[in-house]
Amino acid sequence: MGAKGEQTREHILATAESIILQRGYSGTSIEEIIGAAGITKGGFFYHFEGKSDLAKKLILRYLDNDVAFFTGLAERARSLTEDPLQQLLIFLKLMAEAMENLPDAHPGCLVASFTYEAQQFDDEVRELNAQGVLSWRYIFLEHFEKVVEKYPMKIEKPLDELADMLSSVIEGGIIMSKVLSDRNILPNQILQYRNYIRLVFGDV
Amino acid sequence: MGAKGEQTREHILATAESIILQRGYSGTSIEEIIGAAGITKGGFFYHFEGKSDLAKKLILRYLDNDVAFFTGLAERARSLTEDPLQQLLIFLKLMAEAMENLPDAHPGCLVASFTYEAQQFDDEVRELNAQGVLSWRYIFLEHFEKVVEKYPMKIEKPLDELADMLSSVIEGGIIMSKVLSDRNILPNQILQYRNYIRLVFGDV
DNA sequence: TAAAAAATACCGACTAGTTGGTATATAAAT
DNA sequence: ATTTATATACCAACTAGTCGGTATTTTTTA
Repeated sequence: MGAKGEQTREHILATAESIILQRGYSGTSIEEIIGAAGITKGGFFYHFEGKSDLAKKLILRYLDNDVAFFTGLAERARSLTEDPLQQLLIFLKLMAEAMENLPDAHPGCLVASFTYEAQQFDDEVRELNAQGVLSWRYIFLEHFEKVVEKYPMKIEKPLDELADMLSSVIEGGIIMSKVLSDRNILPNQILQYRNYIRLVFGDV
Repeated sequence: MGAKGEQTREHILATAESIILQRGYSGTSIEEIIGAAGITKGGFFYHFEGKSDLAKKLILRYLDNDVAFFTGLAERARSLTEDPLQQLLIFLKLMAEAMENLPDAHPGCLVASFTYEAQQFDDEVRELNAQGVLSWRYIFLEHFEKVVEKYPMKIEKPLDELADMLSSVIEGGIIMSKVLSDRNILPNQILQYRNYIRLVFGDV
């Protein structure tokens, strides 16, 4: 497989994701995707076995990018301080800033999109979706486990619930931002979560 | 209009909502809805002008039920104590319990579902969706405004962001619960939010 | 109060257009 | 010259919506 084909495939995936986040998976026809991507049906079916193969490759690509984004922020935070709590707070601040500096309002989360059409997908895609959410939990959990070694919690709370809350706030914040067409809501919600973390670990 | 027709219409709406929350709006055909509801095409088009009319009546019904649910909890909380902070904390506890006592995991939020297919709907439905989210903000904001009169905030934070955070946590918690098929996540997330409120208003 | 009229509630076959997918031809690259 | 990549033409299944007609209830009238 040459570089040309790989480029076309990536272009189709990016185009499809953007449309699907606005119209939903079932509401997006292959015709629409190829029209926007500037290719034809033959081209599409050369690169993808079918629509459900597209779905699978879309979610794989999305989760890869997402994990890369989170781990990138985490590395940056680790480079700035040695204190685990400060690392976590910087991590959250960087995330809020990244969401604030997006060219437009957040386009949406493919995991959430697929979840609200779950029955359209085969078990494999649904499983990938679940794995994605779990990977977020573990990425965030890692931070918390380092923090509690040094800082006692003001009110004892299960760490996985704290970790999941970041996913919740992000998913919910994206929806709020989209519904109200207000790009500030998502970054503000992340900063509210950051404030909660400060209070929980006594960084007042 | 007799009671018979009204009953059929409500039956169609309830059936349609349940299917749409699993398959999405575009992914749900009228054929599927009438099949599950036990009526025919003619019957459907007697009660609804078309699919987009169904969408409009679905979201109106959903928001009505939602506001009724929230105000019901708020009244119950007010009947139990006079203290505004305790009212808010009881309100949140009741909400977590209600989510915990659902027969199954939360079926999903129609506002979120429609948001991730926003371009399928006309301006009217999108506007209704936005109005719904704003009505949540104002319902929750009312509580906070009473609380701050009596309790100083530990860290000064805009009240509307605190109010929106409840919507965020609920929307995000629903998604997390659905993706992981774990009915406990949503109520736990609401209780985490409740904990944040306690810390913000110094109820440690 | 019983027949007549009218409004309400529902049915199922039909249509015009769309959908995902296939078959086959053609161009580019190695 | 063969693999890789893209284009065109087509199909069978499905979709939202229409239409003529029927059963049932409610209202009016004699």
